Amino acid sequence: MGRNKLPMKRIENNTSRLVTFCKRRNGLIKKAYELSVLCDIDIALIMFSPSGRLNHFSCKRRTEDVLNRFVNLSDSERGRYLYTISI
Amino acid sequence: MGRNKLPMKRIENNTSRLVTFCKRRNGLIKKAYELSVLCDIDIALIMFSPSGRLNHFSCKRRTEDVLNRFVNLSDSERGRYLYTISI
DNA sequence: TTCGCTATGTATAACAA
DNA sequence: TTTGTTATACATAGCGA
Repeated sequence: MGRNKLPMKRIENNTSRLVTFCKRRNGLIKKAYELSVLCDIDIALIMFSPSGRLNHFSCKRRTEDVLNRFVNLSDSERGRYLYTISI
Repeated sequence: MGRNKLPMKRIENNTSRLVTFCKRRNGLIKKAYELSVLCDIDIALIMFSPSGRLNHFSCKRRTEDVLNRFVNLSDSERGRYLYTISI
């Protein structure tokens, strides 16, 4: 998106990485909010910023409550992983 | 986005709501993945589908590990809430 | 629930501040 | 770290299957 296409890898320039984080985080939260409202669902989103600070977002319920809903599921119910990407 | 602009409220038609969930969930996961890679950060995303099924996603670490990182923060550190929208 | 198509609405990269 | 501007790249609504 934007003026150029960004290669999908870590942005090495510190300033650029922080600016991109700031903007994309806001975009991601907006999308999460829209999905929650349009589809009437619980969402929790947890992010640790490049500087290590926590950023979290939730809709309809508190983040902690959504997490509890997650934690209280059995392993089999929790098994529906979409992706787990480890680098 | 798309052919028409959607009003920001619950989609009442059941089929439409499920189709929209399916598509936007995939888009949200893609965005979360990109943010994690570009900015080199931990992310966890938890969603309960309209049918009540869990969908979760994480990058770099397992969802459970990101949640633990969240849970282990003190209240003050956790205080940086961006938004909490209760309906 | 998911996939393909495609007209349109959005998000965002680069730059400046 | 966040905001504004603007040219582009992307996401997605509606429809058919």
